[in-house]
Amino acid sequence: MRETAVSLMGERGFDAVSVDDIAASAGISRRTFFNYFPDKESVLFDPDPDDPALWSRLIDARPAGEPLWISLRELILEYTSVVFERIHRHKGVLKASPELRSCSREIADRFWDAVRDWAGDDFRVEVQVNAARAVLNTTCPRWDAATGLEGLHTLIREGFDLLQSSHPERTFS
Amino acid sequence: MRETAVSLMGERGFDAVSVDDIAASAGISRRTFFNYFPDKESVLFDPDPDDPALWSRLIDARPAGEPLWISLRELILEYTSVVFERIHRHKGVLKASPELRSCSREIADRFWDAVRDWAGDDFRVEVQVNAARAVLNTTCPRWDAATGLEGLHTLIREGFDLLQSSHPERTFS
DNA sequence: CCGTCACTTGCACTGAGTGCAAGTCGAGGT
DNA sequence: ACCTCGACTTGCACTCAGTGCAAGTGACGG
Repeated sequence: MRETAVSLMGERGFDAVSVDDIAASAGISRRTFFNYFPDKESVLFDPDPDDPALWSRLIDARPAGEPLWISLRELILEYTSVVFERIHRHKGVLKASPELRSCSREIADRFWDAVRDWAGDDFRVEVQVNAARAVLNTTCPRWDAATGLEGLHTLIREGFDLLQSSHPERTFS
Repeated sequence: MRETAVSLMGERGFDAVSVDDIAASAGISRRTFFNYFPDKESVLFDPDPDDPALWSRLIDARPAGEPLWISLRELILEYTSVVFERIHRHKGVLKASPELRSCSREIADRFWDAVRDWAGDDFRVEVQVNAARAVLNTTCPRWDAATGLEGLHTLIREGFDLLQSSHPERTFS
C-alpha cells in the first residue's frame, strides 16, 4: 500500500497522483484507503503508533544531572539511530515532493512536543530544545545518505558542538 | 475582506468557516474570493509583495565583518520591528486556530530562505541561521503581547545570548 | 456610440475527505 | 450444518477547496 503510493508518487509527483490512482493500483476501493489513512499525506508520513513509547524510553534513559544540551544531543543521536529507515524514506519523499515539507514538520512536532514536555517550560530550556531541533533540521537535508548513519551522526555532533549553550551548567532533574 | 474572514474565524474557528461564508459575508462571489487569494489560508497569511525588498534592505544594512550571530540578531530585531503588526495579528490567528501553524511556518520560510541565500550555504553558517530561527520560534509564542515590541525584543536578545555560537569569530563578507 | 480593458460572476469539473448503510467473510457457538 | 456476531470493505451521496472558461458588467477614452 505504502509501497504502491511511494512508487507512483516517485514517478509522477505527489499532486499528480490521486487517491483513486493509489487505491486502484493497490487493488482496494477509494473508501478503504481512507479507512487506513486519514488523508492522502499520511500514506507517506505515518505516525508510528508506538513512537510515543519509544520517546519515553529514550528520554527516561537520560541520566539525572546530565546537562540539557548533552541530553538533547544524545537523545537525537539515539532517536535517529532507531528511526533511521524512516529518515531515509522521508528524505527521498521530500526530494521528490518538496511541498510536503510541512507534513514532515508536523510529524516531527510530535516528537519535539514530547521532548518539551519532559524538559519543562522554562524559556531558556525551550530555546535549547528548539535549537536542538534546528541542528537536526540543518543536518538531515545536508546529510549525504551514502555516508550512512555514521555520516549523519558526525554532522549532528558537529552541529551541536557549534551551538554551545552559554549556560552549560544548567541541568534538570 | 481580510477583516471579515478574521472576525468570522475568530468566532467559529478556521475549519468551521467555508469560503462561501467569507464571500457571502464580504458581499462578493466565491469565485471572486479566489481571484484575490490563491487559497483559503491566504486570507489570513498573506505574503506581502514587497517583503523581499524589505529583506534585501535589512540584509544590505549589515556592516561587513560583523559576526554572523550578531548580524542575525540585529536582522531579527529590525525585522520584527517593521512587521510588528503582522506578528501581532498572526499570533492572534494562531491562538484561535493552532492548526494553521504550518501556514505561518511557510510564510516564515520565505524570509529564512532569503537569509540563507545571503549567508551562504556553509554547514556552520546554516546551523546558526536555523538556530536564529529557533530563537524566534521560541520567543514569539511566549511573548506577552501586552509587553509590546520592547518585551519581544528583550526576549529575543535573551534567546540569542543563550545560544552562543562557539565560533563567534566567524564573519563573512 | 463604440471598442476595449479590467474586474466580476456563474457554471461545470476535479479531487479530498466524511457519514451512513449495506455487503462480505471468517471464527465460534449451538 | 446453521446461525450470529464482529471486523473489514465497499458504494453512494454529500460538503468543501480549488480551477478553467466563457459570459457579463461597467468605466473610460476615441
